Amino acid sequence: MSLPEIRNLELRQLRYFLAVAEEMHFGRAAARLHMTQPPLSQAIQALEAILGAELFIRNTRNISLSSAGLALLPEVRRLLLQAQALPELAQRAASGACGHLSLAFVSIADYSILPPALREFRRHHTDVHIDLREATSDVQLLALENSEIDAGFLIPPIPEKLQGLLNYQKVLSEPLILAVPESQSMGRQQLRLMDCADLPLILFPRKIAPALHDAILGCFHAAGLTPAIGQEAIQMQTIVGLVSAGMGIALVPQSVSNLQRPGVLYFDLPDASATVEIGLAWRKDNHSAVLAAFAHLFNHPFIHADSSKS
Amino acid sequence: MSLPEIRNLELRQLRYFLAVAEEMHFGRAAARLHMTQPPLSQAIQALEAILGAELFIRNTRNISLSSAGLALLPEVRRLLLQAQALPELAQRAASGACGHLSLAFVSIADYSILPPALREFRRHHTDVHIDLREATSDVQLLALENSEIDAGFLIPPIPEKLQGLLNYQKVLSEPLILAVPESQSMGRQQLRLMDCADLPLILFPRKIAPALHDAILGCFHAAGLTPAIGQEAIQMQTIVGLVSAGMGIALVPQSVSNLQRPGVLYFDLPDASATVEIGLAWRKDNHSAVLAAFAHLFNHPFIHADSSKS
DNA sequence: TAAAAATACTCCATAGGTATTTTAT
DNA sequence: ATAAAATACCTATGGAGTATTTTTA
Repeated sequence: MSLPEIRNLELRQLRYFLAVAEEMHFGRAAARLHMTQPPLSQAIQALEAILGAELFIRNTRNISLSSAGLALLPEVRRLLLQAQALPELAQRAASGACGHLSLAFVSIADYSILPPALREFRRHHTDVHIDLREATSDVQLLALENSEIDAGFLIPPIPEKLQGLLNYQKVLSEPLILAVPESQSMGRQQLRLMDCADLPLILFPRKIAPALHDAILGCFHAAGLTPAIGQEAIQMQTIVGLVSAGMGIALVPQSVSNLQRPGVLYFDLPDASATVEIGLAWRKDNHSAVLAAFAHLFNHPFIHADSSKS
Repeated sequence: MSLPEIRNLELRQLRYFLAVAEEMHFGRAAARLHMTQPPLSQAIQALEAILGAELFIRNTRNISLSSAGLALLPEVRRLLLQAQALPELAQRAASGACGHLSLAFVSIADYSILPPALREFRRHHTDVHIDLREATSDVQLLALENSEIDAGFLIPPIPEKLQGLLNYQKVLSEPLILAVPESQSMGRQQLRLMDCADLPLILFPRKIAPALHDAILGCFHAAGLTPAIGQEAIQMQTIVGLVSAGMGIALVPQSVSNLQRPGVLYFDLPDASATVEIGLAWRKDNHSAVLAAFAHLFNHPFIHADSSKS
């Protein structure tokens, strides 16, 4: 702890070395560095002591690079360039311009909010790697609890016990519309629930999406109807497919009507006001800038009816 | 030149960042760095100012990496490792343990000094890339003058006008021996010059190796003989080949007798004391550590008669 | 309220400046 | 004789220490 204390290498010394190596002259290098020659000489001497090798062959008239200096020059150049690149990298990462986002979504979102949201996000965050997976709301909540995903598009509600852990932002609320097999539509322009209450109702399983399940049944009860429960299915593709096959009717979010399928007709339900809500959920303790930027999209609506079309 | 002076990034700050990121605790990181916590906090703040981004999410209970910190961490690790490797690289380069050597040699050297010299050199300088080329002495001198090679094994003399530019170190002095076609040896155990002075003498061209040329003719003149000049040839292979073909006799360096060739017999010349010298020449202003290490070999002889065999 | 980071200040080590000497051409 | 680097010495910035305050879990 006394004298031959070996000091640490610093970038300042490497910058000085580079300047001298490029100018091949201590005086000119010092001028370029906005300093005087003596401290530059001392700094190079200190650097040589740290490295354990002479960097320059000096003879008061001119200097030249030693073998060590020659070998170090490209390394030092690389090092300084990399160091110089750090601020930009930091700023890009901080702004969410680069990084990683792990995102889950319910199948309904795939027909409405997901495509335009991703398109909009990619406009300003081209270097973000997005990891997408489809999952039901309950699976997403579990994944959020375990920090396996950054965020999820899901159907509320958020269970009481997770309210403290998660942020939730409503993204979209869609009316439910009626999907009927063409064979059952009887060529009508309008169709009300009671007109087809005798057909089986194709539903989401209650345990997967209780809110949606209850909302759908609520429509019928409000109209004084008790539908016959038919097939259950999880994915929109499957439900519409079953309707198309004449297996029954379904109440689906409006945006699903973008999925034109032969044999299926869609009807608005002017009397019923049931809607399905989709929102984005993420952990409060997830400070990812990419996530913040993504969630921020939904504070300021950016989606016009047109842009949600495929 | 007043206040918002933006300071430069330093490795010290990156070392601090790494320590805090690994300990996830300013106090423990400070202890690991053998310093106290407040200056560490300040240094990290300064680093964040330079980078233009927060590195840690602080809340007095615990800290976590921000997006920028997460993105920078691997970069900073790499940078510090590379910086740490510089001293060793410098020392290896300074000692000539790594680097590059461009070396020329006359064909005679290929039968004597070159193979054991390279073998010995490679024992301690495994990472040196050696660039070898065969060339006559005069071509080597030109190449040295133009700094096209680092060093050359050549036959002296060094021209007067290059004495100031080049260093020369004698490496080897070999007696000349007589090479005679088997058909002309008449089964003798000994053979003197006069016994075959009537056969044509195969010689190096004088302009290529004047010293060797003159030494060979000197042997004959000393014995009162005037040989008939036959074919001229530059390479040892060719000269011995011509002897083997019965085209004449030749005086060759002793080590060439390692090149056993059917139809050629070698005889010592006890009466003649002519020798050929080979030495290493290099520019005085070439400060390559690899070159210095190579030339240094020949200050302390390392070659035993045995090791020069093939 | 207690643990941890931030702030306020103080001090000294060292980066950088000025003056001069040394050295090789 | 001169150009250029090294050396000697001085100054002052800022890196690190001590004491204290702020913050939030």
